[in-house]
Amino acid sequence: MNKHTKQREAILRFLRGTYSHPTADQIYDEVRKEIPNISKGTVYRNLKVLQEMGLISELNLNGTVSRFEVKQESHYHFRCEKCGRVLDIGEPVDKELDRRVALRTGLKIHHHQLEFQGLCHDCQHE
Amino acid sequence: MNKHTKQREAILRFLRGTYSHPTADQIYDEVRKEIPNISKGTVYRNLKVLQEMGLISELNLNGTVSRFEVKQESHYHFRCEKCGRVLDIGEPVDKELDRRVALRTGLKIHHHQLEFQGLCHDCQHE
DNA sequence: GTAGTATTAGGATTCATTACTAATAAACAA
DNA sequence: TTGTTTATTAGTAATGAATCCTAATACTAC
Repeated sequence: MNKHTKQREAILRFLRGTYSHPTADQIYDEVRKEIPNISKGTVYRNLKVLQEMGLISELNLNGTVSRFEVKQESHYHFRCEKCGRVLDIGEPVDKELDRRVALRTGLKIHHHQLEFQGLCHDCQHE
Repeated sequence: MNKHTKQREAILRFLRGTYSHPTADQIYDEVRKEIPNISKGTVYRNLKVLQEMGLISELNLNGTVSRFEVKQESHYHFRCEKCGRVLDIGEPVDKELDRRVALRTGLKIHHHQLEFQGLCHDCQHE
């Protein structure tokens, strides 16, 4: 059974209050303001536990370290090639695409992930 | 200027002869059959150089180590959740999607990557 | 051939992530 | 409240992919 600890709670609370898709390190830095002696291992372990609980999900975008967000409906992401910022994209997920490719290839397709790349609003104007 | 070395040539030749999307380690193991004392650093460096030359491209699929393939037109990939196998998918890349999302969001979209996940032919039947 | 320079092998280093362990703190029952 | 059980923690060691470093080597052009 899972126990309720202030470390786990602080990590989840931080994720629920941000849209920034932080890395484990960024979460560590943030939560340390509240619990100064929390260890990085604790952050990693709790990120794993929270995933298993279905409360958050891990994001592995092209060649970058893992990022985390609160669990949402399936959606696409955008990553700025200049500043690295990650944004959620509202475009609806194309489930039909999975069916079409499955039919054409004979593969069993469970889902797909899509990542847009380009320049965010800030990085376009400079 | 780039020099022509048997190490670089062997790496490129192997990639040109496979559809397996190998990792750096797999490339290392393979090329070592031909050049037993090649070092892993040499493999990594040449993979980088070959990318800069535009001959190969790096593949970073969800939370796995880098894989490599000969440069092709933009296309989608499939990764088997059971055996890890990676396949190219013939489905045409939807450039219109980039335009639509750019228009809707104001982001500058250069391209997108898409990865299907599921079970390959072999892993469906067991 | 000689000179100039990119490349190599091999080992050291980095960095994200995981594993390990003794100490601690939830949870729960007596 | 106290004791017991067990998940969790802090801190540190270990792993593994990828990069960096350096003296020795091998391309390439002249």
